[in-house]
Amino acid sequence: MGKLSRNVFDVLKERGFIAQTTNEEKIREILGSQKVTFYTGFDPTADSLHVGHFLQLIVMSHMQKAGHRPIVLLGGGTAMVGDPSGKTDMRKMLTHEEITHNAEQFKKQMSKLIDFSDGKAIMVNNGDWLLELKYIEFLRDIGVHFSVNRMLTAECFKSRLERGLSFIEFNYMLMQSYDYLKLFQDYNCVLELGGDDQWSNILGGVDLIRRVKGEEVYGMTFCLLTTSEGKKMGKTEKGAVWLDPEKTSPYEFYQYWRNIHDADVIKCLKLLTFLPMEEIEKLSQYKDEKINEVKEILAYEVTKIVHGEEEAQKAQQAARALFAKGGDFDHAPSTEISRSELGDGIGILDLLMLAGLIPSKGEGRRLIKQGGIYINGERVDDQNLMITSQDFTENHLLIRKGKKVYHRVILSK
RNA sequence: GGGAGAGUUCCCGAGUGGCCAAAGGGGGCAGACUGUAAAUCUGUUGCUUGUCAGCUUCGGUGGUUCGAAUCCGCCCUCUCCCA
Repeated sequence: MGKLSRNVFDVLKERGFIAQTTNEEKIREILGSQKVTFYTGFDPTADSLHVGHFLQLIVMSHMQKAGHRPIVLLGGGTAMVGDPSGKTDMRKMLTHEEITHNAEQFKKQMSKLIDFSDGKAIMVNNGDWLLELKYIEFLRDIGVHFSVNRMLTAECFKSRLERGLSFIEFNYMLMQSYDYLKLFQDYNCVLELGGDDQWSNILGGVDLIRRVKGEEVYGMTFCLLTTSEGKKMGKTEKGAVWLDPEKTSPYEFYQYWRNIHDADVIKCLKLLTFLPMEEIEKLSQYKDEKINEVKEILAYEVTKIVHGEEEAQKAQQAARALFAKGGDFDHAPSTEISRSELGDGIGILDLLMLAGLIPSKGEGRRLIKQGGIYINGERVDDQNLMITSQDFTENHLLIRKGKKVYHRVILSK
């Protein structure tokens, strides 16, 4: 375990995590002098965590290693409402069942980064207290402390005031603030962490506790993961990059980081890996073509944290095999096809569909017309091409789509 | 509660009875150039189909019409003004 002597605040700052703090000096002081219980909330609005959550988990991990106690707050209650912060559109409402299922998935993924054994970290669900709230009581006890005028001036509501904000979402801040109060009372939690879009909500909680309890607690936000172009990171054409291997395979996950823009590599190393700063410094000297080596390190490290060392190695070998020489193909994405399915042969378009490389045959025709499909390294120029067992070498066949998408087809008995 | 508007393909946004699978931009995909980068240029971007063509789409639903994204009724959602 880490020692309190090493101040995790400095580490976070050095690595570029911190966006805003309620009281920088004080936070630094307590993090260096005592065991602090802190919390971060996660609303289970999808059935897997994604890269944005991952950054928060890394922070929690840094904190835990430094000897502090994390509380993971699952937003089983707040997810019923929907956080308007940073969103331009109204949230879709989730059912109770969906939320419970999602929360289960979250738990599994989080335990990879946070040690929940022996009470070293706690997981709670705000549904446990929010769902049973009495409306009038809540208004009288909590609602009185909030000024609508002030809330309306909060940055996080600005865009929503133009586009529309329903009353239910407007209440989100009160609920999150109440969570903090509750955790302060029950666990002596004195620090709330979150993405920078949570700043207003965190302030709400800090203010509430001061008013109700007369005590000072703290809040700190972290920069959102964005690309050098200011776009949210962790999005692909297919949607978010998920931590669930069923939704984003370790190979795809690895490739996402392997293909990151030059300008973002060092930032990602600092934020998403635990590599020591000295080493990152060294890597930041790499320029031009050499920067590819840094990208490999980034992809490997991040994949290792999320999917484990073994999967990271497989992903790396697969990528190397496909893009360079060496490594083995065994771990590249693949589809199996049986001899009976293959029969006397299968049309190239059907094969592409089977492998999930195209969403429709029209798309496949277009790709072939434009020269974007290769079978075993040969460009395909006939959309009626039949693939037969002759095309398989040792029951394997390699399809390439565009420059980077590789897929193996394995012929089984 | 009263009044005025709006809902278009992944997103923004044009389209006000046939020439609309629907302009333009963004994004995506592919090609060229590269370093599995960026920028740039080119092509492409509903489904089925070798071509012709056919099919499904413009908030929902029911009409009018030879023919509707476009007109009419009802419903849903959102925005604005008044209370």
